[in-house]
Amino acid sequence: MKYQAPKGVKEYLPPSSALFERVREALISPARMANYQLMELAIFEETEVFTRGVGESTDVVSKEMYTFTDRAERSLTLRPEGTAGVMRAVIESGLDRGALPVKIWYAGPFFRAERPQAGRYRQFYQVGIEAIGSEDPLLDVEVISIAAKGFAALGLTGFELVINSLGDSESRNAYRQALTEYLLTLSLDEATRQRVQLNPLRVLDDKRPEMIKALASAPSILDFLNDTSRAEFDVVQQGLADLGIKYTINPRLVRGLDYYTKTTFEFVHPLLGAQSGIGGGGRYDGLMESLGGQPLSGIGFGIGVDRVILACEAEGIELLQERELACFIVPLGAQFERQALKIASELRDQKLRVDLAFGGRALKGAMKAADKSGARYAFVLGERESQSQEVELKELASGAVQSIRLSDLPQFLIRSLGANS
RNA sequence: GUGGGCGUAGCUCAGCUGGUAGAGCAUCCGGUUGUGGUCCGGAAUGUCGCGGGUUCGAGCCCCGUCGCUCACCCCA
Repeated sequence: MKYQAPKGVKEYLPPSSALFERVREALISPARMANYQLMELAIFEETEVFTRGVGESTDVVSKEMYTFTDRAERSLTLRPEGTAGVMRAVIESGLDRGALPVKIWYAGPFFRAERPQAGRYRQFYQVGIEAIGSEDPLLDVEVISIAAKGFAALGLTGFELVINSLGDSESRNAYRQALTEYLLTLSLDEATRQRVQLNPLRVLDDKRPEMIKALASAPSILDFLNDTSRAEFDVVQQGLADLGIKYTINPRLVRGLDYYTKTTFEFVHPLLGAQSGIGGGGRYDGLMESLGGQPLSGIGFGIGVDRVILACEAEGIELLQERELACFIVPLGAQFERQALKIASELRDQKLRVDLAFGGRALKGAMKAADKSGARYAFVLGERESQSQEVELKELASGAVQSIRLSDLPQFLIRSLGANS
């Protein structure tokens, strides 16, 4: 085999591509219902959109970006996440000068140059939403609920929601100081020591057992929230309770991107293995401003389509519904193929899913193909049918045959299949 | 970037202590008149990941390399 997809690129081919479509659609639908509108965005951006937006100190920016130079020596980067690009587009288009909040959804591929493993790919797919220009904590609740609805629509039951608040800048600064002081009392490896300098909150994200142990008695962000931040976090919690959304609070949930403030959240699925986060997000206060826009707050999430698919598989959810082919036409020899294709074309115009045997196959082989196609009905088209304009329509599952005029065929198929083609 | 496991037909895999490559499934053709699923017969498909070494002889052993995969790190 000479060529293969680049390392870490997950592709979806038939038949599982149908599953991909379904999952993505299920995740998008709740956002549409809540009046979020599509942005079909650039897949690469000026590198600065990410270095300034996502933050230089993050792993994503410091070592995971696909960055290249174009012919005019501009530095461009394949988008590693969605929020920064949405902000750039909102600012560029002036959408933030209209009605607020601006509610956006997007979906598509993202790229990070990481070592691939189960559930982690170099090209991966996300569905995301952003609500920009309102500080209302109930908007946080809406955003979280939309993610939860998507999972539920797929029949997922095993996912868990974890939330936290990083507080406003005042709360966060106070906490950062206390945390830094605490961390400096520990004996840390070099990498962690650097992280303390860059962004001490991210040390909390460390999943190594010895670090988790060492962090057990670290100060909690929740003790540093000022009155405003605390009140807002309470509203979020009450709002989730109102909607019947279960959650747990994890004061260590900080997430890896620098722009998060106040509410952060993550959906995890315990059946998934090492990469168990199926979606996550949070509020960001300074992001728009840092990209040259107005100081507007926003909140959003990104859901990993690939991981949701894995979660569905782990829960044994059967998403591959049979796409029933209405009819399969078997032309008797090459000379009837043209007619068969014409009939198929007309049936397809009636929104009927139809296929036929190509290549002048022998009757037996063509009937086998009909069988394999999973079509509900099949019929042979040869000299007799062509003359009489009447075919022997066979229901493949039962073997039952009935004569039907070609002119009556569309109506018959529509009636017997309903609208499920 | 670091570590573990694995690379044999399109797919899933077998291949005994090294003797010169197989099964099942899938594909295609056929089992005499224009109807599939079961059954029967037949056909096609491999540089055994690649390169080197040891040996009379390597799919099996050794070294290197590439790829896949899982995990660390981090995240969707």
